Amino acid sequence: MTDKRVRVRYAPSPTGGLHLGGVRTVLFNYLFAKKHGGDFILRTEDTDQTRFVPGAEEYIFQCLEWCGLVPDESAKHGGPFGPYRQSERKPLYNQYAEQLVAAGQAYYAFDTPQELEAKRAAMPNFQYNQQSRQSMRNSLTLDAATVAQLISEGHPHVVRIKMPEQETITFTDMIRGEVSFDTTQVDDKVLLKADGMPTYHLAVVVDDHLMQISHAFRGEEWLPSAPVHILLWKYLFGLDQMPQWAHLPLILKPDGNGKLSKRDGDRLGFPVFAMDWTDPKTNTTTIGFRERGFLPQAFVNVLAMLGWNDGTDKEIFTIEELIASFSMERVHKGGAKFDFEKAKWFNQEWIKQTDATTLLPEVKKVLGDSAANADETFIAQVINLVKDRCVLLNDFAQQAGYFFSDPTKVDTDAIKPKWDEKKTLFFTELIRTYETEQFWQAADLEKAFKEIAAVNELKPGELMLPFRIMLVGGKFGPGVFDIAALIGKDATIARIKHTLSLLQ
RNA sequence: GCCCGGUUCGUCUAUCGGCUAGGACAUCUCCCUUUCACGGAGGAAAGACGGGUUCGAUUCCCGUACCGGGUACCA
Repeated sequence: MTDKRVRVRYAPSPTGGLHLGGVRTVLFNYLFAKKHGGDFILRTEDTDQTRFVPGAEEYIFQCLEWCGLVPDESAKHGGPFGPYRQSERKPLYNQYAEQLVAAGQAYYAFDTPQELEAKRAAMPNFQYNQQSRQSMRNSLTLDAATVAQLISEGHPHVVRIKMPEQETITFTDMIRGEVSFDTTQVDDKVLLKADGMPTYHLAVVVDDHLMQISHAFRGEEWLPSAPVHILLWKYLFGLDQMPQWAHLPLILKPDGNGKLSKRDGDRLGFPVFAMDWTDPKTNTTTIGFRERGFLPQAFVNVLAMLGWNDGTDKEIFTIEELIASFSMERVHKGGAKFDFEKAKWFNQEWIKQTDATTLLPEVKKVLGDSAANADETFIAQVINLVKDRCVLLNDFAQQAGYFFSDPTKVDTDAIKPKWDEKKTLFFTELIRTYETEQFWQAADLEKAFKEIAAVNELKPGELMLPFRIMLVGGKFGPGVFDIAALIGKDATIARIKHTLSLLQ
């Protein structure tokens, strides 16, 4: 077991947007695999054909690529253990189900979904278990001849696991330690559906075995069905072959309680999916972290710190650092409420510590047409000047936009109340002086500005805000003279003139 | 209902029996900044409850409460 090659898998069902909890599961898988020089596999769990959503699988691949968590093996990347889509593995599962039936560890059940539904309606707590199976239509209650006939006539049927009586199933979870279940409490889960597809329960065990998975990580919501999987391992491949389990804590909604859902994000105004997801049925788009302006490094960083830490105060981690210090032993047991404010802080830190040339392509996207043809060294200078005041990449639109085109709105209301003729004269004189400036350096511009103010007996402080408004349009941005220096003589003078005319 | 899991500041968390319970986000105050930020200094803020075990429990055990997850021919 210990000398087995580390192979882990993430097994999503492609039914919609990729939830941040899913990405965190991917992350922990990925970190664990890379830490131990193993393989990270993505297996598509598309056994429910009624929930097939076109494009959802490709979308998952794109999300992982954006996050930098690319699988070593998958339906897209190939690998020696394919196919990696369970729908394409359909013929594999039947033999295992038959094996279980032959061994008396599973049985055929002929009850239709409608019958079961009716049963549940009549008896809300109905469970198909070792008690109730005695009164249902299955190969345990029907005689062999009838069963053989029903099957040969093609009557739809499922295969259910036969939970043993009074057995305690115990296993060691890497996060929770020893966990036990009493088999009398767990029901006879369907293993093979009437359409011949396996349910998750059968598929996860068979595929984990066939793909030689060494460690199986999944969300805590799977803990209650673990005994079914343990039993299947015992029956089919032997407990000594079973991967080590780790059930990850859930990510909870920030207010109240419960699992974080897409709806919570909509309601509270933050993304839940990694990237924009457009539902092909309704054609509605749900915003993703990427489109909201997150750097993938920051997104991954946020997720890593939800339920894990390295034991120190360190919070900002690169993926390499995460790989180096990650360990399952330090993953929490309890769920964590998602805090979007803290998530934004991570992004801000990442923007601050990322250099301008790396940021450049993303910033260009945010700026759009206005910066499309701008010189890249110039854009980089702008980025360096303003990046400390950006929390999300989209903030560059406001913080950097005015370097590339004149402000669309000039907030003259902010300066009008204290405006007077003396100030008009000051700026007229400033224009004249600036027109003669040779070198156009921030320090020189400031010096000239203050000299003229002194001559006119005005306090520079009263003039800086108006000057800022003229250049950027509002009360924000880096030092005014830095801005003037960067946008150049022509734009500076033009913007002063323009605002002066607005104030007439 | 039953089964399983969880429980440290508002939030994420540190603590592997010795705690004046530490850090971060958010919040408040001040400084820096003649803008908005960034940055700096400081403040307020926590061990669900009850029993044990122990010289000593946030830490170990049991119970209670609360929260969550599961209870589908969905994953």
